[in-house]
Formats: sequence, C-alpha cells, structure tokens
Amino acid sequence: MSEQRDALKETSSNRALSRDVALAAGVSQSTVSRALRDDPRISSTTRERVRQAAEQLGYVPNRVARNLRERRSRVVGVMVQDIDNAFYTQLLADMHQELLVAGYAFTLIVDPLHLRSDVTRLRNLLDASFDGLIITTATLDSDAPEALHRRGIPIVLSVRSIPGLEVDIVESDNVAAGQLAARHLVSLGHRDIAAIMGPEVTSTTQHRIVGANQVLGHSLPPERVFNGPYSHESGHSHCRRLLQGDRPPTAIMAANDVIAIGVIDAARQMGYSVPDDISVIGFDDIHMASWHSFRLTTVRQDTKAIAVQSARRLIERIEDPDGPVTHDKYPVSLTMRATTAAPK
Amino acid sequence: MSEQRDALKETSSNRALSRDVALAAGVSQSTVSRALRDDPRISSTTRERVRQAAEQLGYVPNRVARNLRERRSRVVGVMVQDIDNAFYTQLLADMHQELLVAGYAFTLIVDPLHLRSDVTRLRNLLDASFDGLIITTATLDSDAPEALHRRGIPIVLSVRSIPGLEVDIVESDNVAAGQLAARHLVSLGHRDIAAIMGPEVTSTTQHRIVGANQVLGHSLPPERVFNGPYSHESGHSHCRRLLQGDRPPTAIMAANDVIAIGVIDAARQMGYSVPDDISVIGFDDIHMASWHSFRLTTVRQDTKAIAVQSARRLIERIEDPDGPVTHDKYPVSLTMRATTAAPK
DNA sequence: ATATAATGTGCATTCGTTTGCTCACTGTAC
DNA sequence: GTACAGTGAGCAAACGAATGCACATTATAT
Repeated sequence: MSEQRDALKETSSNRALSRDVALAAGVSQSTVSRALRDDPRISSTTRERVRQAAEQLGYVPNRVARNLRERRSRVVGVMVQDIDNAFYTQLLADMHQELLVAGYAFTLIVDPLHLRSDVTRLRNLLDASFDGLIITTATLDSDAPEALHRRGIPIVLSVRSIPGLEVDIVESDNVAAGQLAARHLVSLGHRDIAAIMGPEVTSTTQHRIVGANQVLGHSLPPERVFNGPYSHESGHSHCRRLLQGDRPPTAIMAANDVIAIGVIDAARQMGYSVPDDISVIGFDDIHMASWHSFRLTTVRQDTKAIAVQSARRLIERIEDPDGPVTHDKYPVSLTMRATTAAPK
Repeated sequence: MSEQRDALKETSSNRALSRDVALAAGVSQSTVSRALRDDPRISSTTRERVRQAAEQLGYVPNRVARNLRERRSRVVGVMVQDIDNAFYTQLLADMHQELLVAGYAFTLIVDPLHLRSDVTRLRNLLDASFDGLIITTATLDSDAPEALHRRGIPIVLSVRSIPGLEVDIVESDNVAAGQLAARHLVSLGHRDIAAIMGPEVTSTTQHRIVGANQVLGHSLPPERVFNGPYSHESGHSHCRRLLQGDRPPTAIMAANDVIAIGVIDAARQMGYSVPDDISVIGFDDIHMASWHSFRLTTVRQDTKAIAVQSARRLIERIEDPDGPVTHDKYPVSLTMRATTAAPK
C-alpha cells in the first residue's frame, strides 16, 4: 500500500518535461521545443525523432511555463450575470465555440453585482492572468470596465454598452427593438401597455424604453414600468401584481424572453388567457420561446452573431491593442408567434 | 494620436512587478513577496512600507509566474455536454460558487463527444494546466477518465459514473430513481409505459432502466425504450412518433426534465392532454419543472448537493492525492405535480 | 584548396514569482 | 569582551518552456 502511495506520488510529479524528451531523442531541450513547434530550422529527421520520443514519453508541454515565457495565457474571462439563464447560456455556447477554434479557453466569471467597484473583485480580475475580458454585465454606472481599460486589459462590452468609453462594443440596436415591439402592439390596437424591464441602469433597458416611447408618442407612465432582474420570477411576480390591480394593461412588454415566460405563467395561473385576455411580447428569441407551450412573440436579436463577434473582437483587440475601436450594432427583427393579439 | 499609441503600448506592458515595488520600498524583491504573503519573518514596519508601495504602484502579482513556481494553477476544468441545457446550467452555477469560495476558478469544457478517445482533445486536457477535472460527461465507454487518472490528474466523476475506475464519484442513486418513477406510474394503474432515455452508454440511463424493470417485474420491451440526447428536441420527436403509432403508451418516463418538457410540448401540440390522455414523468426537478406551464411530476435529484460535493471532493483530491477514494450516492425523491394521473 | 553561404543545433538567458539558505545585526548572558 | 540566540532581510536557485545568438557542420562557389 505504501509502495503504491509512493508510486502515485511519483506519477503525479513525473510528467515528462521537454528536457526528458531531449535526453531520449539525443538532442537539446531547445531543439525539442523547436521541433514540436514546427520551427523550419529543424530538419525533418530530427523533428521526427523528437516527435517519436515525445510520443513515447507522453510529453505534453507545460502550459503555465509557456504562458510565462510568452506573456500571455490564451485564456479569456467571460462575465455573465447568471449562468442559470437561458439567454446567457446560448450566448456562452456560441462564444465558447468561437473562442475554442481560435485557441482560447475561457473561464466564467459570474457577476451578479454589475461590476460596481468591488476592489477585491477587481484585483481578482487583474491578477487572474486573462488575456482579455468579454463583459456582458456592464451597467451605466459600472466603473470596473474603465479601470480595466485604463490598465490596458483588452475588454469588449457585449450585449450591453456604456457610453463614452473607448472600448469595443457589440450589441443589438435596442432602440429599434423597443420601436418594433411597441409598433407591433400599437398596430394591434393596444393603448395600455406595461413594461417589465431589467435593471434601470442597463443600456438595453433604457434604449428599448426610448424606442418604445418614440413609437407611442409619449413616455410610458412610471406606474407602467417595472424594473427587476432578468428572471422568470420577476416576470411572474410583476405580472401577478399587475393583474391583481384595478385596471390591468392589455399588453405586457418584457425585457427578455425569460421574463416574458414568467409573465405568461403568472397570467395562465390566474386564469387569464394569453393572448386573448392579455398580450405578451418578449426580447431575444431564445430557443425556449418557440416551444409549443409558449409560442412567444418576441423581438429577435441575433444572439449568435453577437456571441461570435464579441469573441472575434476581443481576439482582435488582444492581438492588436492599438487597432481602431469598433462598435457593432446588430439589427433586430420581430418574430410573430402566438402571444400577441388585438385587445378585447 | 501616435503619442497616445505609445502611451497605450507602454501601459499594457508596464504592469508593476514585484521588483518595482521592491525598488520603491527600498527592500529586496524577496522581501516584497514575503511581506505581501504575510510571512511572519517580516517586521510589521517593513510589511507596511511594502504594502504602501504596492498599493501606490497598483501592483498585482502575476499569477502565471506564481503558478509556475507553485506548480499549480488553481483552475479546474468542468466538462459538460452542453452549456445550453438547464440541468447542467444549474449544476454549474452551484459548482462555480463552491469552487469560487475555495479559491479556484473554472474553465468550461464542452464535450459533446462523451470523452471517447479523441487524442487531440485529451492532449488539450493534459496540457491545459488544470489542477483537476470534474467530469459530468462520462459514458461507460469513455476512455479519457482512465487515461487522465493514470496520468495522476485529479478527477471526479460527477452525475454519471464508470464502474471499476478508482476515482471519486458523486452521483444520485439512479436505481432508486428508476424504481420511484416506475412505482409511481404503476400505482396509478399504468401498464404500458415508454421510456425516452439518454444515450445507452450512460450509467444514469442504465441504472434507471434497471430500477424501473425491478418494479415492473419485467424488462421494458425494446420498442418502448428510446435513446437519444438530453434535449427538448429528443423528447419532442420521440413523443410525436409514439403518439402517431398504433397503440400509444399511457405514460412516458423521460430521462430528464428537459426531455419531459419536450414530450409535453409534443403531446399538447398533437391535441393530447397531459395528464388526462398521457402521463409524463421526468428526472432532475430543474427550476423549470415547477413553472406553471409545465407543473412537471418528476424524480428529484439533489443537484445542488451533487454540484457542491463534486467541487469539494475534487479539491480534497487535489490537496491530498493519496486520500481514500470516495463514492457519494445521494438519495432521490418524488416531486408530484400535475403531469401524471391514472390512465383513462 | 579556401572563402562563403546555407543549414541545423546548442548554450544560456528570459519570463516573474516563491523559497531554502545564508548572513548581518541587535541584544542578552557569561 | 566574547559567545550565542534571535531577529529581519537578501542572494540566488528553482519552476519549465521559448528564443536570440553563437557556433558547428555541410554544401557551393571561387
């Protein structure tokens, strides 16, 4: 048993190193490094010999050492508010894919606090040796993005933006999104519309409200606008309260599909029929929106394009820190399904 | 402009180093390191002076260098099949939390291929400098876990297991889960039950089928058992086909809630009522299962406990590679909601 | 045969920390 | 005044790979 212990101990520390390969192949350590990285200066015979030796010993280069030497980690951080949220989850899946093919790994940073100056947190971001950061949790009062930017850490603001910051931004045209939703509801004949939005300090929320107001010709009355997290629960409870009130609205605009589904659930639970008694429109068009139980009418944003482009922009920024700052704004479109209709 | 360029260039490379702090504080670089790590040998005056200098310069230790020296990265990999899946997403959220407080970051590894010997992939896992790996994608024919284990890389098998491998396992009692589901359906009077399961090579699928068969007193007929991915789509299409067949079953057991919801959607879409026309039971009890639109009866597994314990076991294993191998098996329970009833 | 270029390797340094060991200094006991 | 702890700090060697430069060796030109 103690023998096995020792064996194990040895095993865990006897990962073959480049110098072991060098010894086995009868060349120098630097030649091993070059051969394995396909340096043209190494003859093909030597290269082959080194390859074999490496294979034999199961040699895999130590990435930490390489990172130190190359002064980069090929790891990027992706900040999201909440992993357990279908929108972020779709976004992450596509970002992951894009980063992967570019040779980057990513580590998830969950940031429920919207990047408000939490010194410890900021320190962690700085010392975490990311090559860059995709931030999807920016709020208008986030201070971390600027601090990180000043430190020279490549960042891209994805999904949500902060005005006046000279960093790459990838987002949807949220003003147009607000317009689209409002125009759809108005054209169906709705006049009393409520909005269950995300946190007020969020660019998406503000832009969409602006867009909606433009179409309505007036500002949504404050008692018809609700702010809260992007959760099923938020949609559910706000809708419940609305329907219990004196004069419920005839339509509800939700900040995203997850909220919208919460709204639908609450309405149904209270015996209301969607869309006969009340119309509901969402944003995003996540997979779930098309499920038969919901068939949610929603303003589609090109989540995949945003995910992919965010990853690309970050990589570009990492590889060329001084390139021009970009701002991608993707068009949105209306996906009509079965949760909106003319009011009774 | 070109001035700013230069400034930027400098900025990105002039992160303060410990030697800069040393210079500023008038001490040696090693003293800086010790002072910042609260080494008792450093006097409090010196410590304070170093602290101030570090603060002043905005010094943050380079984690890559530290990792190289300490021979560890404080990063663990978590392998999941699919990010965009509510079950994994919940699991990840809790693992993340647990790892975070223990000082570990995690990087996500998406592994749709079930860890079948993909040499490139394995290489990537090996050289990625993870301190350990939580694997939720093991199948009975995965060979990577054994290879990784042999290499001395700490791993824990989470959710799914592989028999005969001397590694830590954290899972639910899936035989009991199968029994529970079958017993519930049988006690309601169901005799013709179909099962829409995950991939056949999965321990969870096999154990649950075993449990169900034990209760039924016979094996489910092959034409009533379907294997497929853990997706809404799989539940949807299999259910559709079942209901279009000659004699549809009176109840469907799904391998997880996501599939079950696909089943419900398909049934409703075809005009069947759940549970009046057909009963549906899921596994997991994800948040969504309780949404009013589904109210899914399901066998609950303690996802949170599994997530937390997997993280803990991995950390223990990292910190004590030679400790005894553990096998946690969590009990499951029946959550009765509104998708099961007696057959007509 | 000698100079010259082209080719392939190796030596030694570097990346930025942590840490074993040494050493200078102070204060106490003899 | 010498010896001896007990402090506090510095020197220098890791950690494991990448790479600039020097240096062999061979092929080519003269």
